[in-house]
Amino acid sequence: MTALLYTRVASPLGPLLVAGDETALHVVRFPSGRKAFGPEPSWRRADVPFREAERQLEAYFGGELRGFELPLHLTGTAFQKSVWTRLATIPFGATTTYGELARALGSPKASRAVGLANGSNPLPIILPCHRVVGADGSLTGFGGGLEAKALLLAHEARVGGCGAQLRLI
Amino acid sequence: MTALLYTRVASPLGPLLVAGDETALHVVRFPSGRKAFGPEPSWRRADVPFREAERQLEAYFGGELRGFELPLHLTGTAFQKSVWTRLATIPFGATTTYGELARALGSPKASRAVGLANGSNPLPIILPCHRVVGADGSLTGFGGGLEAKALLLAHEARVGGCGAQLRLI
DNA sequence: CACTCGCTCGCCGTTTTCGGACGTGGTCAT
DNA sequence: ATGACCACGTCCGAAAACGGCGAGCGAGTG
Repeated sequence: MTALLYTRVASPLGPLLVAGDETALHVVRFPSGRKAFGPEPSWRRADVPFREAERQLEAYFGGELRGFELPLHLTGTAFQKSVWTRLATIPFGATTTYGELARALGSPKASRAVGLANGSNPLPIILPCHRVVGADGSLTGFGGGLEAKALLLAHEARVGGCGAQLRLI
Repeated sequence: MTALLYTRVASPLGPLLVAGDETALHVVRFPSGRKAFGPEPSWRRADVPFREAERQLEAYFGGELRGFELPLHLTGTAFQKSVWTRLATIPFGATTTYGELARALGSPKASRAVGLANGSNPLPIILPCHRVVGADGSLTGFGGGLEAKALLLAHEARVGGCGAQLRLI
């Protein structure tokens, strides 16, 4: 495994860590949250490969972009990948629940496992794990901290989805 | 081989048996442990030749001495001698592992043999075989009993090494 | 009565931990 | 020579613990 490249991107949530190689994005990390924020020791700084990712992230936070289009690289188990790719289908401004996601994946009772997979989402924001909430509408958890999740949801609610604003409860 | 001389030296671990000839130390034995403690039948009691050894042992247990300087006589195979002499390079208060020792000797997979050689160390305490522990930090064994090994390590930890306190795990 | 709140419990993939089975190199006893 | 010891270390598989859940139940309230 060749060493990854990384850069930092300013955001309302603080400076994000964005990493990947020349062909695809691998990782996005938050300054807040329980997981380590810093880059892995083997990573090297390089800003150029991430120009497009940075542009889209800034557009997203600016309220002009509602869906990312970037080459992504996912490493994980089959189940994790199925959850992560499914995340991309949740529309901007909408939310769904862990149980709903589990049902959509064909394992109706795997809601808890979905939460676990969600927690190890390597590409938050871009793969919108923040749009998944508890069946009762509670936020329940987020790798970058609950307030970050609330901010993202508030931002999307403010900017407004393209109509289908299905808000549970 | 002319008959050896021996004496006894008081210590926190009980009276040690110290043996050798007029020129060098050959053996140190514990009151505890599985091996016979007493002197060999052919040995003769003699305190005078061991004055210096006794002084250094008492200084060691008093916390004033961190490295022995005594003429030693080693009898064993080439591999055993290489292990035993290598023991002397482990700093006071530090520990290493059997595998590490094996690697240092150029036989990376001989960790088990190192343990065997360690077990037949004729000069415990002076050649600090007690500073060798398992890769996972477990004490694993000691000729004079595990509690003796623990006491020695605790003593050195308390007195404190000269900084480089490399504690594994 | 509803209705809510709090608790318990089953669920499922992942992660961690634990224990046992080797491979291994030198020594000793046959 | 040959083979059985070991003061080890590594790997692999099973088992248990751990969550970013959700449904069901019972006890309190207006």
